[in-house]
Amino acid sequence: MDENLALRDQVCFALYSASRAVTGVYRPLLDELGLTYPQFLVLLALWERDGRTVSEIGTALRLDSGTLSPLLKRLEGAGLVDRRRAAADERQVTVHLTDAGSDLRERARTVPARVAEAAGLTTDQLRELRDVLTTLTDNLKG
Amino acid sequence: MDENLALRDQVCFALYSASRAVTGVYRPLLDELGLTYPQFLVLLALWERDGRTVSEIGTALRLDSGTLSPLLKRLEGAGLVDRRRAAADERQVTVHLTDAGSDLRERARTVPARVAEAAGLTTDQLRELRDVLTTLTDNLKG
DNA sequence: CCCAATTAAGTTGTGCACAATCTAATCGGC
DNA sequence: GCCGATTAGATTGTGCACAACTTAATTGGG
Repeated sequence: MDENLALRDQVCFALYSASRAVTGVYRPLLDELGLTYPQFLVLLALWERDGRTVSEIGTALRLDSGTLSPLLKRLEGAGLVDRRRAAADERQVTVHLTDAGSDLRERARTVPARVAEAAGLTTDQLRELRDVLTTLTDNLKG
Repeated sequence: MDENLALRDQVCFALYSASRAVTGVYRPLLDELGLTYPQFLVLLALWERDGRTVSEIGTALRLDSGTLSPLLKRLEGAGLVDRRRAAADERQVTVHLTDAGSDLRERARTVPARVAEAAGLTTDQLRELRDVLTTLTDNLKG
């Protein structure tokens, strides 16, 4: 069959569609925390290591300052982080969790498990999926 | 380990990141055709079956009218489709490829193969990935 | 037959993504 | 120690996504 453009055969569409579906499952759960999905990812990065610069967060999440600057401003407006010019290098801005931002971690702890349950895949399938996706991303952006 | 919030362990992040990486590989290729990635998906749907209504396209792509209406208006502005109120039911709008829109299919034919090559996965791995993602999406969205 | 409920598409408002550009701080070569 | 090049972050502009709402056409129960 010379047809290589069938929509349902495209890996790109499966990926795009699955990504939006997963975000859609997160949305009502994160809504309870007053977060969007990308904001949640930024907090995951900060809960792992606080006080990162904007570009360190960008490297971890593969997002640029055009996306992060306004997002961080909204997190600051929500009282979850604050931003300070680094003393050593005034070009850099370090992002620090506030007490409210740190405390949110407890409330967020159950979120991934609730999403994993809705996914209907086994833990093994999820790990394998994650590894293939990570390989794919590394091949493309590496 | 009681930590279940590490960024690199999250399937959601792997998915989100891979989806953006794939879109990023498509971008320069689609740029040559004057298309964005979602516009390309709409054209894939129309190349498969022309004259669909807005909501049929929305079902195929899992997108709502809030996304599709302005997107279709831009495709119409680019001269690739036209939109007509259905005679049988004036609420519906059917979307039809113009000659330019049909012709673009030839130029787009090689795009998926070029992306697949950049992905660095075997055809089998890609098919398996696609199937897991489709299962995941179906589980989440029903 | 009529009208309340439903349906299709469009509009509005918010928040990403990302390219392109801008400003300010720092670095490196001389 | 100066100045061109680089780097960090912010800004601007375009185009998705999606919730909430609006408008207009259709349907179905009484």
